[in-house]
Amino acid sequence: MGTTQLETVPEPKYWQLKTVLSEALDSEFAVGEILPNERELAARFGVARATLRQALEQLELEGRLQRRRGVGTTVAPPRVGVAVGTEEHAWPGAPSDAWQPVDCALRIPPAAVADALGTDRAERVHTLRRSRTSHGQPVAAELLYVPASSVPDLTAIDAPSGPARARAVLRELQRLELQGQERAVELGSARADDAKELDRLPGAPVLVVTTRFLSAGRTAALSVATYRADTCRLTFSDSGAVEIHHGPERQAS
Amino acid sequence: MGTTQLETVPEPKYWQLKTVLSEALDSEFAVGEILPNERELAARFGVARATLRQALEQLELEGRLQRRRGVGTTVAPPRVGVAVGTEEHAWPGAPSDAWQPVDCALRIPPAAVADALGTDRAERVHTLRRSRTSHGQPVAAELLYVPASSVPDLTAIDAPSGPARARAVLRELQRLELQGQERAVELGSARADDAKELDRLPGAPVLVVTTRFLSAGRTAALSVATYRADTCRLTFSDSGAVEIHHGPERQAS
DNA sequence: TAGTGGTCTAGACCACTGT
DNA sequence: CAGTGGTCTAGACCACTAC
Repeated sequence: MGTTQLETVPEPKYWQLKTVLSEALDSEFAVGEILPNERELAARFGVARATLRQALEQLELEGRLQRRRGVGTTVAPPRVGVAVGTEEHAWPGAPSDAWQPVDCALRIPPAAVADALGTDRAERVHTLRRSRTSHGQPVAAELLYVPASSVPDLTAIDAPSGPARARAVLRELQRLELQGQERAVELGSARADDAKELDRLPGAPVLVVTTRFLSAGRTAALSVATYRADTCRLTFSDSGAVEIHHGPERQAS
Repeated sequence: MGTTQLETVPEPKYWQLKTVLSEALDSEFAVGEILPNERELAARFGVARATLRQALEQLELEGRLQRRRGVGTTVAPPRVGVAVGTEEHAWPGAPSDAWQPVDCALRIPPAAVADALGTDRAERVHTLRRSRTSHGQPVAAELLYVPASSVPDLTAIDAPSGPARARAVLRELQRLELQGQERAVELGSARADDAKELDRLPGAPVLVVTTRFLSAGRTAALSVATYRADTCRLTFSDSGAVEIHHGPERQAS
């Protein structure tokens, strides 16, 4: 108690700005509505544009705003609940899985992936690209790594690459018996290729869902799925009906 | 194919910087080691400090760096795997749960919480604060909302607030039979109180885990747990042994 | 008190979108 | 093409930590 310093240390301007804007979004704007441009907003609040942008960045991170270069800043709809339970991240290729094959090739995976698969770091593995959409919007991009040993009967008759090859690999994978899964979620930033598929800029915040599929005591496949962190809420329940949102929402007219 | 524009559009400087720094972290630095300060790094790479900071921010977001005001920038250890399966987010108060009660009071919850609980928005509910640590470091702060109807036999004998009260509420909660849980994960930014508990600045990126506990067809309790996104990887498997990391790691001497 | 990261400014130019 | 958000600069000062 010897310290006499003020308890009301001044909050950063961008933090106050964020609060003010957040309240304005709740009360004065409808979902989809376009905000004034950054230069005007900055002038209106009497701050530098960089400071305003710091506030907007936070609001975008929280899923309240959506910004697009050349277009403007719009009020984002509430986050979409995306189910990532055992149903939707099922044994890849199962009829119930939510993914659409895009491409497939034999590639040398990142060292960390090779280690998780238990393969040699110089060994090529089947690398599938798949995508997932929700309400017509892309929500996730996946890289699925399948070591050759998991699909021993894959014939050369099938196409060497492309979606057809992807389907062939998935079909073969189905012949293995799935023992269990290990899943992890962490924050990441979108690599250039994922960003493109998710319609975001490189470096955009994403939720990375890593799933290890176990069969016969081995890692039969490894999935690294990249979800848009701004628009997605990952749900782990059966119904996916956790209805949490952050304030009043209205539809743009 | 009509477009003749260069495929090698210049990447942003901060993106290249991030790549360079990332590789340097893998090969030339040990975990815990202190990097040169921002002004020197900026000068060394020939960029403005703001640009360098943009690269550092990304690396911190990815859990590669840790920055602390007044101290410096250090190389972060690999992310800690934190289990958030049904064991660790068990029926609150069960012997197996990973949380430490901190405080408890009767408060009017946020409107969204009241809606999820099915209580009136003006009705006060038991609001417990709990914290979770891993390897001696705080990893998560939780707010647990328990409507009075879930703990009808709570006696006035117990302390009206504080950790003792929290334990009393949890004890009563145990008398209900847990039917199931619904869990969701999304990205958020730390509120001031959470930030303090997590030893971060307000606005720091966090993974928000919302759990709805169901009993007798109702929401018996709602947990909003805030995990440090920079240091945590949330695991959903039994063993929690998904060993993914991003490069060679050495210990600082 | 010296040194660190955090905030803020007032500009400039670039890349992209729509018309 | 005009208008938007994205990047970048070269400063300044502030809040915090450790000595």
